[in-house]
Amino acid sequence: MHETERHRVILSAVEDRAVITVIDLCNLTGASEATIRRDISSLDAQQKVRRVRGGVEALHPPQFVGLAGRTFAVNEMLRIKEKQAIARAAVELCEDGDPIIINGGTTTFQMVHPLATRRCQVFTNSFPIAEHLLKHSKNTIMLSGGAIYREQNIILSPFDNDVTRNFYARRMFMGAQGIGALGLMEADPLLVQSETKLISQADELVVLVDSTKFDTRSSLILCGLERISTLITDEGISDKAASVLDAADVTVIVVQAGNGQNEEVA
Amino acid sequence: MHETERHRVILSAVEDRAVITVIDLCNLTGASEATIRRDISSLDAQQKVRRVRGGVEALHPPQFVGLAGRTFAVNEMLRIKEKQAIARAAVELCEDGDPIIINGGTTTFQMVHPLATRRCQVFTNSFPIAEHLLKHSKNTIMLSGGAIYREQNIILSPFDNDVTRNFYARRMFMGAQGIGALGLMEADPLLVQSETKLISQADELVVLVDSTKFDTRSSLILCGLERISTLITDEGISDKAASVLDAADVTVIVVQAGNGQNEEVA
DNA sequence: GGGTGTGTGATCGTTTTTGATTGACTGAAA
DNA sequence: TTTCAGTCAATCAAAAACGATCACACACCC
Repeated sequence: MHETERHRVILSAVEDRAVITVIDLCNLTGASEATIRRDISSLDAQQKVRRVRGGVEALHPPQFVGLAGRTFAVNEMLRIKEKQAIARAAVELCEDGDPIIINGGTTTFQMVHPLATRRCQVFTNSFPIAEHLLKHSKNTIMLSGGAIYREQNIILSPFDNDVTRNFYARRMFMGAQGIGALGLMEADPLLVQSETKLISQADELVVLVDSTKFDTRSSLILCGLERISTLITDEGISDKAASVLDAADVTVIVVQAGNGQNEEVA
Repeated sequence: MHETERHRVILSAVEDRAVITVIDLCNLTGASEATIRRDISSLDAQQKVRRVRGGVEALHPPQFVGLAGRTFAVNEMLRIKEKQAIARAAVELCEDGDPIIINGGTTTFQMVHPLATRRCQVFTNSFPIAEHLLKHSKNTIMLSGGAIYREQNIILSPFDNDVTRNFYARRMFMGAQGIGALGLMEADPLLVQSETKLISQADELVVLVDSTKFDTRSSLILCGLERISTLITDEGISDKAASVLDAADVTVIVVQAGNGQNEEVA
């Protein structure tokens, strides 16, 4: 990744969260600490960000992110390293021009940073994802219509015949509350409704879950494992979970939270 | 591939993606690195792109659009006082709980500030309006689905059977490029398409136009004056324009830019 | 045909950027 | 206080990108 490209990603990331560490930026860009530090020095000299110990800080931190972002923001900080690494691997599956669906969620939200330098056709039901991509990228953005649910941070229409049905993508990316032999699980009926609408609109279903999700059970089954084409997770995945996924013919990509190297399993 | 052809490809590529590397351009055009570098030098000298190490950068990278929808044309920020007074009068027509439609535009955008303390059901096709209300108010927000058009700052679906058709409001608020005896006029076909979809979804049509719009002619007629229920404008309105509106049975509200007092005419 | 000019690709030396290493510094805990 | 982990700046070698140069190919004109 080149200097200009890195600078864009850094600005994108620091806009999203008021502060971000050097290490996080290394994971995000795949560059070394030294390079990131040099980038930070440069951006700081340009008055684009403020340098702080450990990383960078936004020059103008977002004033107040209403109650809309609160639950999102708290969720976002958990296992952020893993989520970023997983999201980065997800974006690496995409090529410029690809039509993709990104379902709302904290893991999928991390895709916006590596997407900053891409030019895909992104369909999403997430207002924050659309907002960020609109401001920090040149991707084509399509939004599902409907009411904005502040708590879940998604847009959902009660009607079936909306624009959602007319967008067909190569891949759909989504997170989940939990995953097990029974399939993908969610806790919120609203999310299930939203995801069910989208899930049939793509060739491949790519699921982004950190390894803790394999231990999580939830009440609502969204779809079976056989619907999943690819699953991206971190090293914490157990052999047992891996074998279950393998039996269901799911391609599993295991990312290492520390560096950018991934390991693919049949 | 010839020089001019390559230049076109390079400009197209760099417009799509904010940055692109020399190597990428080599693959794209089939030319050698040396040739691409020469092309870049030439385009940079022509101020068509900015040269950066490793490749090229678009001259105008995706702006960091602030909350106020900074991509609105600069000249639209003129007459801001009048627009604010007009928008304030428009919001005064609304009561908590009212379902309303706010069409995208620089005048209607000014409604977001007085709406901050309201709790209406707002349907809009404007991303900046939705963004601001989501963050700074407790209104219920519904969004039309479709692609986000960056230049016009609206969301528009090419399909007719989207969520738009299922929302029916008491009032629809909209601006216009110009207004005359023939009716409301717009310059952008995309806006016409978007507004036409919404215009039939409300009981009353409320038009927000500062008085300069009465002198403006434009190419596309959106609807006749008889469709307008209420028009809000500033003191600059001429007697002639007022009589035309009166003849079409339009309720005219004249606001004073300086203070909050309005004057209503039959 | 030969001469001319432009555009192109390859090569080579130079400059810039990058990643790893080292040692110094900071802040917190033992 | 010492210890320790994290952060940072400086340094250096490798890699990448660059600019200059030269040779070849092609079109054009005489």
